[in-house]
Amino acid sequence: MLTIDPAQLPTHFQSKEAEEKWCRIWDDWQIYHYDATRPREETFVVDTPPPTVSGSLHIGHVFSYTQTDIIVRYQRMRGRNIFYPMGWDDNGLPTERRVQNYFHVRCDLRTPYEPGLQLDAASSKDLKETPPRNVSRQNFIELCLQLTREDEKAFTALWKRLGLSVDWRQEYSTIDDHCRRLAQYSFIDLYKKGHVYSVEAPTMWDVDFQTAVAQAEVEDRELPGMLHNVRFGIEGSDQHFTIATTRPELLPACVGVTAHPNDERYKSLFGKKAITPLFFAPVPIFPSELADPEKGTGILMVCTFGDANDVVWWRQNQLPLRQTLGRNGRFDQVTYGQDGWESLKPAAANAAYQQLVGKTVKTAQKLVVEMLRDASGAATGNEPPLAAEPRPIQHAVKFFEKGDRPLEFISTKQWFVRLLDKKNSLIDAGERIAWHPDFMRVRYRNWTENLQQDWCISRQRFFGVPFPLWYPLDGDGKPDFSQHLLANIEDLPVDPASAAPRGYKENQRGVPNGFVAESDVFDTWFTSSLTPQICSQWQVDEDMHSRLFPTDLRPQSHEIIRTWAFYTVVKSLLHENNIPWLQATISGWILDPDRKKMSKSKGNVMTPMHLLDEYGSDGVRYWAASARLGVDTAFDEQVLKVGKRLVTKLLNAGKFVLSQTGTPAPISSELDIAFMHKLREFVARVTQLNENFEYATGLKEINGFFWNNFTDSLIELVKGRAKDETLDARQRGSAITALRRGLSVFLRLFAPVVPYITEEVWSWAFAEETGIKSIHRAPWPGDADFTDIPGDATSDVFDLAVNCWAAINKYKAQGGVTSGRPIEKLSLAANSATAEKARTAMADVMAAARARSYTIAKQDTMAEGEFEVLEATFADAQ
RNA sequence: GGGCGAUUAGCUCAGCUGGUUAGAGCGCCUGCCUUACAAGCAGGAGGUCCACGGUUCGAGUCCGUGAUCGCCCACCA
Repeated sequence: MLTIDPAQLPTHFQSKEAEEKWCRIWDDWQIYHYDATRPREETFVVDTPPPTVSGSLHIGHVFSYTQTDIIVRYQRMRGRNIFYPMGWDDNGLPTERRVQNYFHVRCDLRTPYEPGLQLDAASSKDLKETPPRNVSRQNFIELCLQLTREDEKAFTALWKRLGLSVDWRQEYSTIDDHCRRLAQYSFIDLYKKGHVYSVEAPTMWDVDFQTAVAQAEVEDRELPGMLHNVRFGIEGSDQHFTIATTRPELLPACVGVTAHPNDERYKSLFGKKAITPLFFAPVPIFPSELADPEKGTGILMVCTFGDANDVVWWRQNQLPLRQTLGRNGRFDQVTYGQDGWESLKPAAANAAYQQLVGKTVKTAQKLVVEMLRDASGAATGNEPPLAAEPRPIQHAVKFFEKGDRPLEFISTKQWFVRLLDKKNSLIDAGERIAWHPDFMRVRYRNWTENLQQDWCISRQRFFGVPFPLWYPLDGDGKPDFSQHLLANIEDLPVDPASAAPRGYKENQRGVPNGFVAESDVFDTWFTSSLTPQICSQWQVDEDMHSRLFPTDLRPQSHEIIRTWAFYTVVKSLLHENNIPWLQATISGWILDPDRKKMSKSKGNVMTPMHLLDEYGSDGVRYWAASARLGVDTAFDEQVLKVGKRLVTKLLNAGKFVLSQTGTPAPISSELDIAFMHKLREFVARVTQLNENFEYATGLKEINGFFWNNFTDSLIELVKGRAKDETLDARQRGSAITALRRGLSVFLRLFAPVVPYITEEVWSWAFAEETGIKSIHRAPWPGDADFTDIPGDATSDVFDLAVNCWAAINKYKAQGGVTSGRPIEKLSLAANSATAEKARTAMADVMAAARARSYTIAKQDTMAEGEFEVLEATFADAQ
């Protein structure tokens, strides 16, 4: 047996040094490596979320990734072969912007690729005084990799220090060749299966980023607006009616007017034509169930396009497209009087419209309102079309979640994945996944049930994964968008901007009867929804894929159930007719102490570094482990303190137990036996909690049991016996074994949460004794730790001993006597059954209480298990 | 307007299928340098479980209604 000399050990755990040391050793020992030779049943696969590589990690990342790591470490100790990869999401707008600024470049599809291009960070002088350098998309991607690699190093260092037990050989980034290849393969596969289509259609459009956005990227913002009542004329009459609108600037794009079919006020108008003010366009008045008589004036104008309802009306009534708003959010040149732009007074209409050309929505609105104040714009009669002063209202407006101006519906050519016909199978797939906590499945289901649009996967950005696609040009050099020249799978990843489709030469690019590249890139979710396929080497190594897919666990946060989780289910269903993971664990958010979500815009985010320095990784992990899955938790530094104290306690308990020099013997004392049975039962309960992902409850219980029953009770009660050289070797040896066995069990119970201190203490003796050099490869405690424990599993002698000792402590405390003061004579009382049961442990209790002699009066009126001190004669303190 | 979650001690949170007197940690109060640990030990105070109804022998727990907070969705004239 190995014993340690406590004098050789520091009084406090030097967490920073220990973290550095163990990180290095764990790497050397390769204890987190996945073993590809072991069978699927023994494997536990994690579909790790790839964090966005821009800026720095914050405390919320630490929180959720630690929770996953605790689950993983538990599974590893249960003997599972862990596949735990790490990815980096460096695909998308944040990276694009950073690369542009950092290197002072712009991605330009016409610029030829420069092999081996290396650029340095731009100086601030360059940024101000010189125009950005144009680089090809290939080069842009290389620069992106170059820049993000630096960040990834910093992220990796933090993850390692935090103790994430990731297999760092399984690393990927969403812009690397492998991911781009798979994303493009995914598109081709979906294309061949008929799940994607392209169409020219009104799409939600961000006028600043100048790209289409998907439903999932849209958020509502409550904004003040103005409600305008505007008089419209009626064709062939001098009557008018008044519509209400918040978007008068879209008046030139008005193509119809509608009201509810049962609305008596307007029934007579249906079938007639309305005349718009200012532009004098005759437009049909039709009934629609979608019109709400309670809102505004009950009758409204239909424009191309003010909102999603306009799109519906436009389609249903086959109205003309009057696209006044350009892709840049400014009014385009149009001419009234031409086909599709009918006007009773084209000259007046054009004069009015001319004022709007090139203006933004905001400016145009002011101008239109001014024009509406003038009676000359009236469609009929001679009152100003503006029927009343605009009224301020609050209303929700759709925004791109990263955008600054409201979304517009603009008709553009986009690619979609057809989803609306697959709602039922998508809902069904969600039901086959075990969600933790379970109510998160409802969020998935609600989103899927309420899906309104197919998935728009094309983005009009330069940087991202390009569509592996070209279009042929006709004899006039015009692209035929109905013909799709797909890349060959062997050629992936491909950049159609720099490579030619098979059967064509590069010099046919852009010339008649040649080809033109699709310039769009994929929505970033199109790539990240493939993480299970990316990690499992789908389409690269089918044997590996079959061993790793579906994954066992998908950890993520709840706000991206509708995006990442949903789209991942979509991909797995459409590609492999399977669910992507068996279980999903949804972590909550970290809220600031005022219970507000931490976010960059609020400026209340916390970075983890100083916390790691102050409380150690173990302390920070303890805090993260204290929160249950799915529960938003207010940040509380107190819990970090508790974690740090646990680390110290483990250090000291380890020191004490492992420095006892007595020779271990089989556990034979009744107190020790009873403790071991209690511990065995406890381990079974905690194991069950961990199986259900209830690690937080488990930790709380482990902590309580360790503190109350082990350090404050067992150690104190057997301490005297363990040190007493005059005792029978069996009794003393039993104490030594109980202490060491208990310590070993607790170290392993704590190991998933506090990997550093447990490894440290484990290394002092148990590593060599067991031949298991890292605790993180040691078996999770279980019946095997107790097979040699004899005796009665139902004995409560341990609890009785604790009660008795507590009664003595209480007596001392109430008498104002220090608990360490020796007692010469102690007179106790208990009922006879209790006294008899506790008999075998009384020597230990008296040693702990420092009582030299005792008597116990049988009082059968007392409750079972209780002790009372009748009298104590204190010895003179020495 | 619909859905999901939350509301328990000063603070952060547990309380599973209803069952003695509602728990933990932190904080607070009182003792104590006691031979692993003062980053500790012993003892203690502190709660109309959001409100009102209901079911039940019994409700923090189940059912209604309402309030407050958070998130998701819908509405956007």
